[in-house]
Amino acid sequence: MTVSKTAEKSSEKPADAAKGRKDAGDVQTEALQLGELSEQLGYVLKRAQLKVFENFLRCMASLQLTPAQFSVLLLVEKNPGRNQTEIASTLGILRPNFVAMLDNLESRDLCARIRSTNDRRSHILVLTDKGRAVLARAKKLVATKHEARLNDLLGQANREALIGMLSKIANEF
Amino acid sequence: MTVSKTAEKSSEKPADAAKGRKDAGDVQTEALQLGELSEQLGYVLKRAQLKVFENFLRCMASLQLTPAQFSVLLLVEKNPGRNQTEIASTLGILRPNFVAMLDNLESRDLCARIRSTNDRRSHILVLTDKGRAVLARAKKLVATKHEARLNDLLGQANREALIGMLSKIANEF
DNA sequence: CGATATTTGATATGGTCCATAACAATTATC
DNA sequence: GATAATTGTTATGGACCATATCAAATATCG
Repeated sequence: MTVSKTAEKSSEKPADAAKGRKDAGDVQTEALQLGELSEQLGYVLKRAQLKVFENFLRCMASLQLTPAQFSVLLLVEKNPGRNQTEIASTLGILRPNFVAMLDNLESRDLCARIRSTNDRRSHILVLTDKGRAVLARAKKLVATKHEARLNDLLGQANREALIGMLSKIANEF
Repeated sequence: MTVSKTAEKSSEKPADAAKGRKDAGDVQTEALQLGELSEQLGYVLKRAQLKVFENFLRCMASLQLTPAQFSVLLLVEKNPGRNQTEIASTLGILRPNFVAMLDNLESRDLCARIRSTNDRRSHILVLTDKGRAVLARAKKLVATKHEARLNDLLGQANREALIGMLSKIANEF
């Protein structure tokens, strides 16, 4: 699988490598054959994921939100009153790695940690007003730019089918 | 998005967090609501990708091949006579990062670098006999364990549709 | 009650992967 | 033949992931 992130920055999209070769008219200088690779689920899954994240970042450039940060804001909004451990583990983030992430969001005044009165060990997470506003704008950008793009490419029905299959894999594989 | 790799190692699968809470019979202690997150393409794509890679690694445990290594062997087999730059860029691997990867495969006698006689700067990549043998076994494992699992889950037709859509995203998004 | 174990957020640390700059050797270009 | 470009490589830094460990707070249980 393998696919890095800036392969296209190097001015040649993957699978159109082999540009600068001694073109003494020899036919051998052609694009490589992907072969069975293009049927490998993992390979195409990873490539698609990178493309989608890349597009997401472009759509969110004005708000400076990464996919991970967006998911945190979404989850905190949907689940008020939960603590760091609960939010992090639901997203598959390990608690130690969640600390810096929250530090970032909190420093930008998008969310806040509140000491719980019931259990003074835990920090309840909430969105700030600014956090709610930014999230609302983020959702609109995702809907109008990101998801719309996917609908153009696959069609509404296929898009839903795709998400359904991916969910099934994520949950049952 | 976000999803780390060993979230399940911590004995609670994502989306079933919130186990150890003060269960004084209060209903509030429930699994979190994913909400719109479960409809986010990037989120579900990333989760599915992690699961697939994880399963791939388990299937390949006996051969100690990562998805990336498998893709390199596949591509070298399909495209004999190509150099490092061509193989790496086709896979979206940056040349500097490909060096250590090849060092590994070469140290295990799975492939070899050969100085090109035409262009003494470049290293032609070839599979060794052992490399071909290992790759053949790897393909069988992938087919009988990895892909078979996916067919059981989605069905043959859906599996092909899924790969088609992911390819489209990877290439045209 | 009080000793012990557990949980929570946090720090420190190491690994892996990704990305950029720079270099020597070789080849292309003009 | 001087200059530019390419190839493989090294060095380096960043992002992300994972583990161990800690203090504070809480839970558990004798």
